[in-house]
Amino acid sequence: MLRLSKLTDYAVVVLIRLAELAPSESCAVQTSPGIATATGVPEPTVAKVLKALSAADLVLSQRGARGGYRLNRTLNDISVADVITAIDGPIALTACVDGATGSCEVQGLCAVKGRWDLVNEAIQGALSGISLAQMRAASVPFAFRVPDPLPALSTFPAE
Amino acid sequence: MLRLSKLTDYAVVVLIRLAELAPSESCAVQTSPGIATATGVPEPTVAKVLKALSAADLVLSQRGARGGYRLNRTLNDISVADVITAIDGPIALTACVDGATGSCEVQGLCAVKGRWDLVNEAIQGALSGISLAQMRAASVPFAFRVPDPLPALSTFPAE
DNA sequence: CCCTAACCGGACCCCAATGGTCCTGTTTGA
DNA sequence: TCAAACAGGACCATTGGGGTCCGGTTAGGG
Repeated sequence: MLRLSKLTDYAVVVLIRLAELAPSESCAVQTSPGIATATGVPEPTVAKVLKALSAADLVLSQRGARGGYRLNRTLNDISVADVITAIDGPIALTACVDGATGSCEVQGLCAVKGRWDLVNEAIQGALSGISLAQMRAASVPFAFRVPDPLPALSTFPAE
Repeated sequence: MLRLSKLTDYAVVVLIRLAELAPSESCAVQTSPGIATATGVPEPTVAKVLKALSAADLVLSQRGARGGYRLNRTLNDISVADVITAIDGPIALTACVDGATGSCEVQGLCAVKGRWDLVNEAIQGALSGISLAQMRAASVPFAFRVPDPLPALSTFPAE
């Protein structure tokens, strides 16, 4: 089904959430328990997602008491490809690419040798062209949109 | 990893193989055992793939003795999206789309409501734009192309 | 007329990867 | 000094895909 991991879905939710109320001041870090209660995603899962996002430098972490997470870039500068790469690893459709030491030994017969590269690039391109800001905008009509102005989001790394 | 099923990979191999030596006359059907030995893919798997492709009308089947499969369209008219849809079902990245009766119950909080649609469409577009003919062309230089005319395999009763 | 080759459409099992949880550090503000 | 929160693991359960097999049906050939 060409499905992508549910964790990635959560990551998008978390990132958007992170942008939703980080507007005021950049120091307004959010804790993973807080995000968990806000989004309904179980806390350990949120923590796991945030760790991965932090490792990919999509979010910044503040350790210790009063710690938390905050976005490292605006939603405009985060593409879907970035998120997928952060959570699921590099975008590669086939096992033929990496672990080629599998069944493709019979490369004289296996005719797909590297053919999926074309497809991989196409998908990479398609995914890189969509930002989280676009995803947020493309959501439910706007009848559901939180009434807050949310322009202040970009006023982020004010520091 | 956004990976697509290995079956789809096999399907591409099988389809290209089907095109390799069906050129002469359209009646030159190939049997799944024959394709299996030619491609190195286990026979039951080839059969399974061909069944799915047949159900999707990508190939035509001829039952009975001297039966087999042959392409229903040229490789130019078969997109990667067609193959993926035939094997893995409709292209939809998230479980949120179909089985929405899952964890997304809290749609007031779950902020991704239908946002992946944008991504799905982008991927659909990217995949629809690549034909199997392109994939075949994009293969290894041609220095690796099997030198044999590969007709020998088709030596099944030339009838 | 029967037999065999091949497709058809299931059911079936095994395994790996994912989703999800938890526990033990380590950091840091109050 | 303590508590809150991140870091980085290890750890299980489950799902779905990969792969196999079997009975049934069709149709050409002896």
